[in-house]
Amino acid sequence: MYNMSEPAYIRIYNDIRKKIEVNDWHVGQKLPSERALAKEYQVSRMTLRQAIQFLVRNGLLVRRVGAGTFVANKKVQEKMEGVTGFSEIIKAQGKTPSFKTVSFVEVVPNDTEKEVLQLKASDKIMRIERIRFGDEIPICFEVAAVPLNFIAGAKKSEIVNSLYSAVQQSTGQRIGRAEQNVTAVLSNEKISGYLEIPYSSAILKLQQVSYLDDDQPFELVIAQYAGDRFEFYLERRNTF
Amino acid sequence: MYNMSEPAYIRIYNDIRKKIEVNDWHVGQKLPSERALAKEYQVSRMTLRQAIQFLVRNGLLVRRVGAGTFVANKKVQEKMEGVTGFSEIIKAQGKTPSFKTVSFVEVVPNDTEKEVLQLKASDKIMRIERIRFGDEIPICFEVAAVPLNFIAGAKKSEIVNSLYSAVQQSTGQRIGRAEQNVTAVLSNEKISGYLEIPYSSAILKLQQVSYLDDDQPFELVIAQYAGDRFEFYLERRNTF
DNA sequence: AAGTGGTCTAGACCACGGT
DNA sequence: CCGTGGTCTAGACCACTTG
Repeated sequence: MYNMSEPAYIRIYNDIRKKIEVNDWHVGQKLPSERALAKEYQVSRMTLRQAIQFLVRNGLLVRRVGAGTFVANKKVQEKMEGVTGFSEIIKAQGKTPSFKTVSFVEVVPNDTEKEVLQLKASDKIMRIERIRFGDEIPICFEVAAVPLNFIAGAKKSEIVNSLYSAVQQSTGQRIGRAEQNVTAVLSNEKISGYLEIPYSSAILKLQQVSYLDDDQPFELVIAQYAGDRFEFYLERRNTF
Repeated sequence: MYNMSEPAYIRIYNDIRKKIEVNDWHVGQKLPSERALAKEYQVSRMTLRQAIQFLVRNGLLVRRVGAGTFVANKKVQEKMEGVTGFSEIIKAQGKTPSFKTVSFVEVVPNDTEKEVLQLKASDKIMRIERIRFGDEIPICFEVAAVPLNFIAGAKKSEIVNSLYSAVQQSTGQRIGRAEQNVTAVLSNEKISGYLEIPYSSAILKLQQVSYLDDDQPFELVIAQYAGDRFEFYLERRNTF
């Protein structure tokens, strides 16, 4: 019999993840065998394997047939996020990420925001503009738009520091997926000013729409990166 | 007992994939239940589910608890490739993709190529330069480098039309993964000429390194896209 | 109420890796 | 050789959706 509220494999996934995070199991270390872990967690081997599968897919573990399961390099873990987040990339370069909030206002959405976030005429959004830095050097200017109903009851500090947590708390839903478009443009005066670069510099422009589990869009972010200070890293893997 | 040469779930995966591709099962159609399919394919339900899992993860199918499994929109399928390929994006815009090979020569690798492809001083590569078009409009200039040993015995036409097939045939290995870096730069004279755009236009620059299953890098591609004629589309999904 | 996908069990045989 | 992960079975109960 299994726990109704939370599947066993998620419980085990989180437990192992934590063990790796706190360096209880260090990089390269061999884990106990699947049969041993199954016994330890009091589940069948198939269930245990399901937890391991997710950890492998997320790059936390690597398996070698006949040899065993091992804790992966943390590098691999960071690669696996699809598009790595800003903080992770900056940290991976040995720099310190930070940001400055330029504005934080409740406004009526513009046309793009209205369309992408599927809003009615009467809906309002919170629009947040910020500059992101790596070691104090401006790297990116970004504008985020979030309909107010997704962040009802959240404090400004919560929204600014961890929008996703705030939305999850406010809606009781998990974040499902995000769509991203990337293109290149030239900087205008406003962006050049914020990023301290010449006019008509190369800008990497990223538009991201995030969705909850039930496919409601809850956030639109348009971010503009100084082309000579930033690059995205992605990894594609085979299906099998 | 299962087939040693190819796991049952891969066989089923490919079979269902084909059924969808040839519109045997059309978009939105409900599939037979897992129990019925398991019976049909003469496997246990757990094995059948493994095939379905992969199809769902790749965006070919969607599952709804209590309701059934359905053929997903093809849009979703294309989205899921991580970074969608050039041809797919162009086709999705209702345009016709084409390309022109600018050069196809056997040369000594430059420093970047030597490092990324892990080559010795004596190794040679095939370097292929091409321009890609959408409806006859130049969109991208790309330079691909492939060490000769990965395409031994392949004809030029095979290499140009389907490098991956040629490499798989020549090495007997599958393509494992690809790393990609994306950034923004300004166009130089050469690129501006090829893409028929002004000097110092915004360029989306993509560097991709592809690896075989055993982690040998076999291809380096540097592609430069006209920023106002192209954008990348990606999708991130939750782990669970 | 019936059917669906989600989870789980307690076994089993296989091919592969290291000793 | 023995232990490992990879695959597979034939059941089971659960929560959810739909008629």
